[in-house]
Amino acid sequence: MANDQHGQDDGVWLYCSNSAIRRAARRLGQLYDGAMESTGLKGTQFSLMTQIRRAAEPTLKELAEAMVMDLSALGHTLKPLIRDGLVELFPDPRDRRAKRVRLTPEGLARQQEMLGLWQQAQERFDAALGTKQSQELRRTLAFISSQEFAESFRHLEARDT
Amino acid sequence: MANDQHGQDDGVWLYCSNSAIRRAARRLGQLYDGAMESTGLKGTQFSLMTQIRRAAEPTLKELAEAMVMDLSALGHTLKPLIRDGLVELFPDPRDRRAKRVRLTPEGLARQQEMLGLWQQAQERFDAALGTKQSQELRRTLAFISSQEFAESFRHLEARDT
DNA sequence: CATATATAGTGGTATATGCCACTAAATTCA
DNA sequence: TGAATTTAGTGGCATATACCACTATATATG
Repeated sequence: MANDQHGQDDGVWLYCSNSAIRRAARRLGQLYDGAMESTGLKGTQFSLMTQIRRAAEPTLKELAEAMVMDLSALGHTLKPLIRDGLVELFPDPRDRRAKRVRLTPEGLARQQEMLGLWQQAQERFDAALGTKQSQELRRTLAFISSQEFAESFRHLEARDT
Repeated sequence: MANDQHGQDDGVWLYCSNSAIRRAARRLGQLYDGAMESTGLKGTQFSLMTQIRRAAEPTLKELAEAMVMDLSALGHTLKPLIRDGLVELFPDPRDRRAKRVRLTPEGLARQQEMLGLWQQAQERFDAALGTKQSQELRRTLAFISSQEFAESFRHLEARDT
């Protein structure tokens, strides 16, 4: 309210989807991390472990794609989990370039333990935002995360000058 | 399609708002960073500089709150910009604990230079997602970023066991 | 088959972000 | 006023994330 004197920049503030999604992601990270605090793991680590479990021994490449994450970023992110014995890598027998990922028994136990906390956090999220809006949001975010969206965005590049 | 055998975890994958927003934020970061690549600065840095400009010499605390960012994280994030002479800190004359932030002349020039690239990126985003959905998304993200949302979420804590 | 090219991962470097412990300064309160 | 408390920032450490250069392996091609 006190800072409207720069109209040209308010446009960015209000309309920049990239800024907006980052702000919201920071907020949500704080809230979810708080909810999972007692487990000593972060929301991001829970997501990663959950996807590893879900994806049945994916290669690093496959996992990175599913997470919409750079392959090397994934490698770095996995290191603490490997160090702590929650996740392990093993070579793909058919392709010696590839490595596959799985939860260790302890990793699986921790993931299951976190599931309850996650569910509580998710219920609180839905309650705070409203179930309908929450569903709508996830649909939109899933589309933005898709390869299809990235291609649309990139193909618009040539004609927007 | 090939990975539905873990029904209990598909729930997390599909419904976890925290995972979903991070995936989308990573994707969007890639796309916006690509659009601003020629300036040598990232989308996050553009957002930060824009908010600094908009907020008329805020204290670090005020800026951190506006960015929904931890104060110390803000301090770290500002360092490259200060090092490169785009942003400067100066003491608040009334409160010697506080420091205020502003763009340097060069910082202002860079921010203005990036504005055009940002606008192109934002137009591509709106075109790829649809104007209506895009507006709706920003409204929702703004609410999630709000203090009010954080309080709602936290107040639900006591009763969700 | 031998070489050219494409693919999967790793390690380095840089930014992004958060928590904690600590310092300095302001404010409160006995 | 002087001690206790609160507030603003800093620095250290840890995770999150990206890009680049490099290695090893696989595939394609002449």
